Amino acid sequence: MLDERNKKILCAVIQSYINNPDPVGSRFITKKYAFSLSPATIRNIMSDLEEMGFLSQPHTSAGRVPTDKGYRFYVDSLYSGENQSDNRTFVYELTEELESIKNDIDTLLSETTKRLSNFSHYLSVALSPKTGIATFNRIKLLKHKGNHVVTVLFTDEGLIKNRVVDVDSELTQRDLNRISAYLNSEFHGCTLDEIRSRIIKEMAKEKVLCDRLISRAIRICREALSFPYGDIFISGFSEVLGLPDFSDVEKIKEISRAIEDKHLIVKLLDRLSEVEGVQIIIGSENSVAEMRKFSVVASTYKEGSKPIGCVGIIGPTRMDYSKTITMVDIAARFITRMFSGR
Amino acid sequence: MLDERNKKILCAVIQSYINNPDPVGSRFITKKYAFSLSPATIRNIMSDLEEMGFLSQPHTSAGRVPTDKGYRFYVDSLYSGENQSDNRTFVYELTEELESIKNDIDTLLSETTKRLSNFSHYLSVALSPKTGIATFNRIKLLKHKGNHVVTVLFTDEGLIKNRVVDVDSELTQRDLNRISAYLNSEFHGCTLDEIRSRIIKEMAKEKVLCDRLISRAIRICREALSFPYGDIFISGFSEVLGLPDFSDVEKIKEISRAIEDKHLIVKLLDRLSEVEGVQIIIGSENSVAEMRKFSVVASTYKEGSKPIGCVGIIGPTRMDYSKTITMVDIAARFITRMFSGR
DNA sequence: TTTAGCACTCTCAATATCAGAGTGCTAATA
DNA sequence: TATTAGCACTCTGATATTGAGAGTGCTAAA
Repeated sequence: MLDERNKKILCAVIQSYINNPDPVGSRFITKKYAFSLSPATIRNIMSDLEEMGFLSQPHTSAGRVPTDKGYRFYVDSLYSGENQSDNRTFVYELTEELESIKNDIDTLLSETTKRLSNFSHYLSVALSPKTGIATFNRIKLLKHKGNHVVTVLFTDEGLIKNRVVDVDSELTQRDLNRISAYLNSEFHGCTLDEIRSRIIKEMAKEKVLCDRLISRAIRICREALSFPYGDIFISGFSEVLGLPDFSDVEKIKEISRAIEDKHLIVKLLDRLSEVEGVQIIIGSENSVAEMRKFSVVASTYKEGSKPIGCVGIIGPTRMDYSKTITMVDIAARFITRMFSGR
Repeated sequence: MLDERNKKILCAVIQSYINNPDPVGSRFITKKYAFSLSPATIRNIMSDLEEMGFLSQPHTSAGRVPTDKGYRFYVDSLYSGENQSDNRTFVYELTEELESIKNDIDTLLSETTKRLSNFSHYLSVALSPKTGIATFNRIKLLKHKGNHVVTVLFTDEGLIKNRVVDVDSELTQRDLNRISAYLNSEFHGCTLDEIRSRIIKEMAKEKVLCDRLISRAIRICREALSFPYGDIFISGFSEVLGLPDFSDVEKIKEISRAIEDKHLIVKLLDRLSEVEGVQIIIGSENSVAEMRKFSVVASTYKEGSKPIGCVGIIGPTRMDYSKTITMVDIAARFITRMFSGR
């Protein structure tokens, strides 16, 4: 449907627009991209491309600007084309930066998003492993001041969460050990979701109400599991403020609104978490209405072969897709590696 | 130096400007605040106040706007004047919101900042207890997958930090118990700063290098202590975007720049942490250059009688000081209470 | 099929105009 | 002496006008 020449010109327009957010004129294309064609010919072609929905004009007699459909074509052609040399300097630099990150999952993800936004100059997000499907490994209860107990929850995936839980009366460490032993034997190998629903059932039972140990154990466990379903890490707001795409207040409010409700991002990334590999959502393709003016590049990270979370970049539709895709891919692979490494 | 009438008019101008960010004219004052004086008289007085540096004109023939000195006078007079009835509805509401917060310090502070920014519509910040002066209570080492150890550090103040630490070879829980027993006896009652410096000294010693247990213990402990000096919690960026004071991009970038470098805020709050009670820094009074266009209201929270951290609000100099001061005070007292309560 | 030429369109920046709001000053007033 | 009415003056901000510049679409020639 699009001959080779038209494709090249479309990509040239888009690339030029990505480099510099001014509507692209026919003369500029002939100069910059040395097709041996006159501006008039380019004009005809661009007019065709507009008719096909790949380009649009902000107004008659301005240059052309890519539509979401145009970006989609461009991104798809990135994959088919000779995947540009990824031995660009930033690949090494980013990899090196990431390698220096150690520590628990939360730190890992928050540091990774920081590096990603630093390198990309876009907003970077990461969703922590879905806690629902994480597998309970064991729980450790430690006595703390007075009636307070510190719970340390381990999952097979390496998720470590601690909470401070109030109990009705002062318990000895011995009591706590008995409680944790009970919980560990009871719930070993279950997913947290399973445990949550089992707790609800258990609490209704006669037996539980009578046995103080069990009822205490159940209550403590419920508290220990009462953390948000998936933490989200966001970084790089100040980066996007520097972009020409966010030079007016309305745009800034828009993106701020898009990330304000973290719930929305969680929902979006959650959906993306189900498919493996890098995914790209361009502008109006997004199912979340608030994000239809932006593009999302995201990829899942895995534990073994199971995708468990998601890392990505949010930026203007006019983003450097090629670079962004590479970065997100590197970050996702890195996180995956860290998971299997420990 | 300022007679009663002038004071009243100055406060009226400032209050009006706080309600509505338009330069205040003489006619408006007579109408709104029913002084039995004509606009002309008010004009004379306002002219005097300008000469004294309390007000300024954006340009000839605009109304007047308070200067930082004006705000300072206003704030000081808030204290001396009959402290307005704090049984305003938001006091109850905020208190109630806060009371619902449970859990460890980090959650406590992050939730408190969220509530504060929600209620104030300004940016809210909190500095976690200075880890340097926190007192080591005990450390717990838990075996994790492979060569990984989870460290759980308790301080007397209730700070709980966990880290994942790599060790050179696989250790049994028994080994770990011995190591933690060593550390607990060695460092009990020391501040973390003391421990850090002692570790550096120890590592150079002959004895340590030879004894595997000790050298391992020291290394693990060093890792366990390698968290940032003071975490900072910031909330409410989207709130300030809604304020008329941030209706142009430059202003937004300014405040974003002010909080971008968290280091600066830490430094500022750190300095504030030394004095007890609510402190107010208005615009140019700030020692941090980047924050001279904003005002800061902050208060310390204490453990026992010792200030250990800080919570505050950052907003435009044109902020509702009275309300803000009350809110910060409530939040600081709440956090203090939570500390002594456990 | 491509291209040169040209009339046309639209934006953006610069400039002019004007109502509105507020001031400062002067002279009258209580 | 302190206050006030009146008035000329100043500055902003919204609106309209203009013209250069960039880019287009169309037509006719190559």
